[in-house]
Amino acid sequence: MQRVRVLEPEEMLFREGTPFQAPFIVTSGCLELILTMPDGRERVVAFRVPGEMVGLESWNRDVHRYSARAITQSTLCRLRWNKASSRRNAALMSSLLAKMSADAERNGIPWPGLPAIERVRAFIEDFRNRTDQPLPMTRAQIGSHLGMAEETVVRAMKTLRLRGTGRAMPD
Amino acid sequence: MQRVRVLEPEEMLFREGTPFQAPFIVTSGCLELILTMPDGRERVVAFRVPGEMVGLESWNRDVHRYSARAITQSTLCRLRWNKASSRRNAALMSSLLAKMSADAERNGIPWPGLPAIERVRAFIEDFRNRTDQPLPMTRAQIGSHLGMAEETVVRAMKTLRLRGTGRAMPD
DNA sequence: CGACTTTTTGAAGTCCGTCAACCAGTGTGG
DNA sequence: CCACACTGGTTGACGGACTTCAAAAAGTCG
Repeated sequence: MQRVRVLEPEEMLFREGTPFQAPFIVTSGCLELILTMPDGRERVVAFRVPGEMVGLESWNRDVHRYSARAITQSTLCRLRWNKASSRRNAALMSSLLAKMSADAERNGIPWPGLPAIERVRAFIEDFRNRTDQPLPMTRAQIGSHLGMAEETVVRAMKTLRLRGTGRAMPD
Repeated sequence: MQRVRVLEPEEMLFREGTPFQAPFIVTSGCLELILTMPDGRERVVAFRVPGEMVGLESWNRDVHRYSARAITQSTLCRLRWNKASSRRNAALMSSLLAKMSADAERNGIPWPGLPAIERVRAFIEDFRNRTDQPLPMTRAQIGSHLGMAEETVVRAMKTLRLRGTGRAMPD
């Protein structure tokens, strides 16, 4: 198993349900984490940009909870950590805990029940804080992630653009 | 600082922004975690029942991210863990990681975008799986947690009750 | 019994999802 | 080069789900 992976757009890193081995860290590009719902439809759980982990969500499971797919061409580095080795490395565990709770914190921001436009605004702001690449995902993917229709994302971004106080909007 | 705390209904365990010291474990009753939004309104982030942790969300922070308040009379046990001691205890960290990801997994279920009735059903089912006490929180609190109006919760529960295939509904 | 909170119901308006169409950009084959 | 297909973005129209507002009913506690 090579340490470094290069993925072309659309290419899968791993699929939901396959055995979990080790997490990856993104060094370039952007990936999406995808969950298949009971009814067969897919939801985008999260996006990952350089400096962030992929696969950590399944750390204490046998199999991956999500699928991971590249949106743009991406490079990743497979970490050597596994459950056995890390059980003796408290510093590592501490770092994992920090990463995971940061992730949980982020997902807590765009609350359901807030107006769509607020959720879109929060999403864009968050993404900008994490990376300076222009939004690489489609409106449909944003919609899937935020739990709203693609058209609603488009309309929200339009009014945000019109409201814009001079700062340029993404893409 | 006593190890065991008994809280009356409405009583606060700690407030958002106060220094984090150690997590608690609930041994009886039920608590709510509350986040104050930028606009001043409050949202119920989560409920905690016996066997679950309170405060763990702020593990790697200086101050509490949420407030915690008792809904019914509750007893809690303060854990002796702190960041310094645990950095040398990988087994503990591993367990914390597991707790935290289980929590993240639960919060991932009632996706925004699903119809209100489905979210209410999922919430009730989840709560039943965690404890056998009848729903101790008000409809308004459920609504705040799920991001919908109190009235919507009431109506959803009514239709669920009518649909009921014989099994009794909560409360 | 009142004062209070919580639950429930009704009515009206709004936000958003769905459907449908069109546009712009890109790639492909003749 | 152009017709064509295809993907992603955008816009409009419409209906339904949900929020909001208002008020009554039901439970709680002094």
